[in-house]
Amino acid sequence: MNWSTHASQRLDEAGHRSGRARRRVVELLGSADCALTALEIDRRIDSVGRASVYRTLERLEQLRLIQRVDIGGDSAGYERVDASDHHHHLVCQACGCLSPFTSEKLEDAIAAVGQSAGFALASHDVVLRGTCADCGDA
Amino acid sequence: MNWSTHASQRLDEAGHRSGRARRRVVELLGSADCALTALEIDRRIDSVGRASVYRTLERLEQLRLIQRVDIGGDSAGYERVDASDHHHHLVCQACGCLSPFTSEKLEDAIAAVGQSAGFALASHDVVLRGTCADCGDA
DNA sequence: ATCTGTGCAAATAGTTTGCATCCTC
DNA sequence: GAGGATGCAAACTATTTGCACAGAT
Repeated sequence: MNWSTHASQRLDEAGHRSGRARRRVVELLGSADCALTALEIDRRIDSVGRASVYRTLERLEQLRLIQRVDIGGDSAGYERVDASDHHHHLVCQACGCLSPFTSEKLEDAIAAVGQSAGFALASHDVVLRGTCADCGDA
Repeated sequence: MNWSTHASQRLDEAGHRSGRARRRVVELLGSADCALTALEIDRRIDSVGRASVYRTLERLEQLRLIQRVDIGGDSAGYERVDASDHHHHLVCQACGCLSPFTSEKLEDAIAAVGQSAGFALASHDVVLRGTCADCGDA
């Protein structure tokens, strides 16, 4: 089952109803390559109020169907969560592109930090900034 | 030499002048334990306009005397940079406290990711969220 | 029929800008 | 004395809230 269907189902289970705004936002996030900001989502969808976009994102985040990604700008990105697809982001400062990566070594290091600090870790964000391969060899 | 003096000196060298707002902001950042938001700084300083706080932070950041820390909320934190003190942050979701940590393993893992992705890394942020030792054993 | 979701518009919060004035150099 | 620094107020951007109404169950 794809993410959109899954998300819609979970929203139903949580007692939410399905209106136009919710359908369009879920559909868009389900087909997105990477994180989208609330405003990008709003721009790409006609006849849906901006407030509804934010409210839908809020519900999706509460159910952990999407997650916020802070890439350091003034607005936050949102992307769908696949339990089996934990990853972080590389941000190219030249072209603004976002690419996901995973690293077991990095996850291990993070777990070790939490343990030695006595923190019960719930989540973590890692954002690497630099120049991507395409922009680097100009 | 302490950070405040150093920062003030570098601002001078960069051709900036020293007014009340700049003095107070630099002084506060120099004595801060960890990151402060622009609004916290503004609140703690009387008779200094908010705009001047932002402008001072902007200049300090450009000279790499302070750095932005995105802890995931709606506003960003700023803290002084000591070249010899690279660290990241643990955020307690219960009490909101911020504690710094360092991990060589983590830095290594990050460097490895950048290399294998063909990214020339310029900077990176790591934020771990969870429950701190104090809040955990309630 | 009921009660949630939606859209609009207004309200907020954080940050930036315009401009007259102050003050450093 | 000149030009940058500052403070105030207004502008802006992202996000949230109030409210009437449409629409899902």
